[in-house]
Parts: sequence; structure tokens; C-alpha cells
Amino acid sequence: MAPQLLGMLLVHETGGVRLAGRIVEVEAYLGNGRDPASHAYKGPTPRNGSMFGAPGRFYVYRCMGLHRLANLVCEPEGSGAAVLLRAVEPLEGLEWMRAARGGCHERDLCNGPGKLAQAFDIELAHDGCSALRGALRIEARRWTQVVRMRRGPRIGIRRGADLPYRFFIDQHPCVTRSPLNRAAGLAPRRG
DNA sequence: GGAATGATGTACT
DNA sequence: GTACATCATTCCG
Repeated sequence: MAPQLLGMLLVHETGGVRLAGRIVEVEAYLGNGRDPASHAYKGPTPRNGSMFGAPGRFYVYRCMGLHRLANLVCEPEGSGAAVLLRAVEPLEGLEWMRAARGGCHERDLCNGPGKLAQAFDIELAHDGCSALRGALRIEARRWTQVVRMRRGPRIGIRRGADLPYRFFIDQHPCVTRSPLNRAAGLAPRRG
């Protein structure tokens, strides 16, 4: 499901504004106790309950005490499989996003799971909500240009760090740790 | 009850 | 490259 999610549209209609963007980076977390990095690894708890619920719903949780991270719960139901939304190319509602994010560059609006949630006004209340229909949802889209998908190790985890379950669009400026982003002078490169 | 620990982001050197 | 804000969740006793 993770690679198929790339290119799809994340939409949120909130407060009279329509926020939208293309998903360009995700991470897969395996179910059925096969993935030590997954919140679902040790079975259901009060926090991860929605991971074991119906597929096609969001699993939203608080990370590091302050950030919110959004996942899409995947099949089969009850397995705990999910895909973390890591980066989005913003397309609609950029002014609203800029205000929410403190007026940063367009490409820095949604290049990170915490940033994305902030820019799209995703809250803990969205945990367990349907991603197929609702104010916050994911819509199918086809690529209108030629893109190349790459994969590599997941970011910011200890256990299962060698598993290549991070999928992203090659050469896309809105992906985390993008060389294009660094080349733009936003984060000076050594040497 | 108490302590360790994050699927992060930002600022600063 | 390193520091740190910040707190719910989880695990252990």
C-alpha cells in the first residue's frame, strides 16, 4: 500500500479553507508483530487502538510530547499494518499553511511528518476517522508527469532501522532530507 | 508511583 | 553536529 499511496492527494476542508497536496514520501510499518519499529508491535494499547481497527482510517498520535503524526491504517484488518505520511507537496491553501507554519518556504511547509500535520491542521481528534470520506481524507490521483520512486531505510527509529520501508519520489524538493532542498541554501552543506 | 523513551522540529555552532 | 523544548505512553517495581 505504501508505494501506491505516493501521488495520491491529501485533502482537508477545515474552517472554510481547502488544504490539499500530493503525497511524496511515506513509510510502511508491517503488521502481525513482524515489525519491531511499529507501535503495533506488541499488540493493542489505548494509544494504538485505531491501528487494529478498520483499514482506511487514520491513526494519529502525539510524538515527542508536541508533534502529531498521521498514518493510514492498512489491510488486513486487525494486523496493525499502517503507513506513515512523511511528506506532501502542497498544492492548495498555501497561504493558510504558511500562517500555520510560521511563514516558511513552500518546500518546507510539509516536508516532515510533524510539519505536515501542522500545515494540514491534523489533530488527535482525527484518530480513527475515515480517510476515504470526511473533511480530512485521501483521494486517488494519477501522476501527470514521469516520476521515479526510490526506497530506503526508515528515519528516526532504532529497531528495524535496516528495513527499507521508506518510499519517496526521487529528486522531489518536498521530500525530507532532499538534496535539492539543501542545494537551495536553506541548510548549508559542508565542504 | 516513578522513570525512561520516543516514527520530530528548530535553533545554534 | 549538538542542544533542547515537552509530555503521553509504556514498562517496571
